[in-house]
Parts: sequence; structure tokens; C-alpha cells
Amino acid sequence: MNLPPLVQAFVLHFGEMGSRWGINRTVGQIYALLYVSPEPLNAEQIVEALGVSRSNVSMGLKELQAWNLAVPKHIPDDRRDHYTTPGDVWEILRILAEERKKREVDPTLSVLRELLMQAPASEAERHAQARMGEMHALIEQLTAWYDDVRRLETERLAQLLHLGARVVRLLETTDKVVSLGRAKRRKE
Amino acid sequence: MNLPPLVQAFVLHFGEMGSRWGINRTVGQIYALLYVSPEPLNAEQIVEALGVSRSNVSMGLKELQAWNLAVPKHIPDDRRDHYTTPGDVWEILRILAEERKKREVDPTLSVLRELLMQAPASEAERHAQARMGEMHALIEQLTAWYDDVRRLETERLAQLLHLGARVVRLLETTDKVVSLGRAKRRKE
DNA sequence: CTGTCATTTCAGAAATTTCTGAAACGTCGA
DNA sequence: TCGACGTTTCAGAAATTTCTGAAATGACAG
Repeated sequence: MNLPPLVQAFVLHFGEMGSRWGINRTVGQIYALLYVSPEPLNAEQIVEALGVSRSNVSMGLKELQAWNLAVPKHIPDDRRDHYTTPGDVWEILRILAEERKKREVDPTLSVLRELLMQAPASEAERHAQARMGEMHALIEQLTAWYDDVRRLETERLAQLLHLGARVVRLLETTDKVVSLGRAKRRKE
Repeated sequence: MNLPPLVQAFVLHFGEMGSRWGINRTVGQIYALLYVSPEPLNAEQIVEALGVSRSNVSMGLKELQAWNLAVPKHIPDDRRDHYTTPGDVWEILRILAEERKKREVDPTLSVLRELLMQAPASEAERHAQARMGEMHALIEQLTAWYDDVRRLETERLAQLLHLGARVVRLLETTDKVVSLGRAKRRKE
């Protein structure tokens, strides 16, 4: 690996974090490299930068594309594929949330739904099902919230984030306004 | 493995999801088993239920304890250690958020901070540092928000979740109220 | 067509992670 | 102190994941 020290440190860190993240070292490194690179890179450049095999880079890029975290960028008069990461960090955040939900949450939700449909055959199963129900309800609530906020434009989202818990205090102080608003809407 | 079908399906699912989650199969299975069990289980019972080695269970329990996802529960007149999961799903959610932040976010944040301190030695490094800065700013913002909301009591949190994106509309319609409130507070 | 350049696939090698059995360790009652 | 019972540790075995080189595939210019 032959990179400027700052870039190298960043790339190595992402490689190591990769395993805690469910992606492998090379994939993490490729992502980090593309993220800080001023312009799109082709596979050969990545091979040189990271010192891994060509085929490994090919597989890594494939995986990053499956995550929507690397996008092919065509360079005129160049047959080789070049890749970048989505530029905007908010966009990246959205992609990560979406993909992780798809991979980590949705399968569990569907298994829970299925198990909750079945008739319990014993007291043990009845209890287990009740617990699964609690888990299911929580995840449903979280994903409903997520479905809500993911639609927000970035600016609104940032605003909401910035407010943080203060929103609660706000709710308390404006409870009346809200209920008035609700009453008004009911009339219409 | 010899469990009621419902429980078995749940346990197996958690085992498989384990790998996407950065925990191993056995750990996932132990957690799932404890979660649906009506009362605390000792290591031997887990061995029987899951059909894995005693030592594997011991290590799994150790890891779950490190995550605060399994808690030892002493049973009177019994020398063996018994374990449960924290009962409240909201509590579990908090623990997961906290631990994942600690393992997945904080290390990156500290690496980014360190790299941003250094003087760039080239144009490439300057650009890379700018990108790292964007990432750092986003993560800071997210963790600040998280620090805010994690302090909320569960009921408030659920309320906030339930509001979802509607909070934004609320903000828009109450902008005046808020700024009035702020002006008032400044006076005091 | 054919030859060149680029990418992908894939079987096996290498590395890493997980799991096990055996032994070490700890605690308690007699 | 001893022995019964329970837990933890750990070196090596087993399983899984990652990585590589070689071959297959594909796209295109001449």
C-alpha cells in the first residue's frame, strides 16, 4: 500500500472497522479510498493503492455496488470502469440506513410476523409468543418512524436532528396549540 | 436441539442473523433463548436446549454480559448461575444503541478527530481531509442528537417516535410560538 | 473474424473465526 | 484438607470467510 499517510490511516481504519460492520476488510478499504479520492478511480488504481489482487477488487466493487455505496462513473474515451462514492454524506447516511434496515431488520420482522400467526401448542410457546409480540411491536414502531423521517428533505432532517430532545420540551409548552389545531382540523 | 417449534424457529433465526450483526451464531441463539424463556436459565439448560458445548455457552454468556444483554440472576439455594435478558424491550433498544455506538461509531470518531488535527502535506491530503471533515461533522451531529434523546424517559421517547415526521409540520405551524417563547426566556 | 484490453467467475489456498474437550480454577460443605 | 460441583480458560480442530491466480467472458477496434 502506497498512499499519503493521512489517507492510509483512514483507509486502514475503515478496513479494521469493516469486520465490526459486517463487511470485510477489503470492501471497507475500497470504500474509504473512493470516499476521499478527488476523482473516480478504476480497478487498477485501487489494486495499486491497496496492494490486493485484481479479483478481490472486482468482488469488493460488486459488493459496494450492491450496497449502493459505489457508483460507476463513465470517463469519456476510457474503456475502463471508474467508481466513486455518493458525494453527499447525508445521502450516504440514507443509503446506509436503508440497506441496513433491509438486511438486518426486515428479515426479522417477517419471521416474527410469521411466528405470531401460529397457534401456540403449549404454555411455553404462549409465553414465547408474547415476548415475540413485544419485540415485533417495538420494531414496527421504529420502522414506522423511520419511514416517516426518511422522506424528509435533508435540510428538514438536519433541523430536526439539531432540535434533538428540545422538541419534547417544545411539545410540552405547545400542547394546547396542538390540541387546538387538532380540534380545528376535525371541524373541517 | 430440542425445543418447541415456535421457540426453535425464533432461536434459529437469531442464530443466522447473528452473523449480519457482528455476533456469532451461538451468541445469537443464547440470547434468543433467554429472551423467550419464562424464567432464568443456567448454563446446563442452555447446553441441552441448543446442543452446543458447555464451553461455548460459557463464552457466549460472557460476551452477552459484555454487551449487557444477559444478566446473572441468583436463584436461592442454587449454586449455579442463572441468566435472563433485560425484560423491557425499550431497555434492550437502549442497550443496543449504546453498545453499537461504543463499538462502531466512537472509534471512528476519534480516528477522524486525530486525522483532522494533522497538517496536510499535499493537495491530495488536503482534499481527503476536507472529506473526512464532512464525515466527522455528520457523525458529531448524529451523536449529539443521540445524546439528547437517550436521556428521555421511555414514555416521552415513544411519544416522539409516534409523532415521527409530523413533528416537522408541527414546527412549521408553531414557529411563531417558539420564537415568542425564546424571546420571553431571554427576558427572564 | 481476430486480437487486445478490461472485467468477472471460480476453485482452491490462506486467514480468520468459531467451537470443543480437557484441564485449570474457584467455591463451598463436611 | 478434601471432594463435589460448577465455571472459565485455552490449545487445537472444525467451519467459515476472505483472498488469489488462472481461466472464462465480454466488448470493441481494425
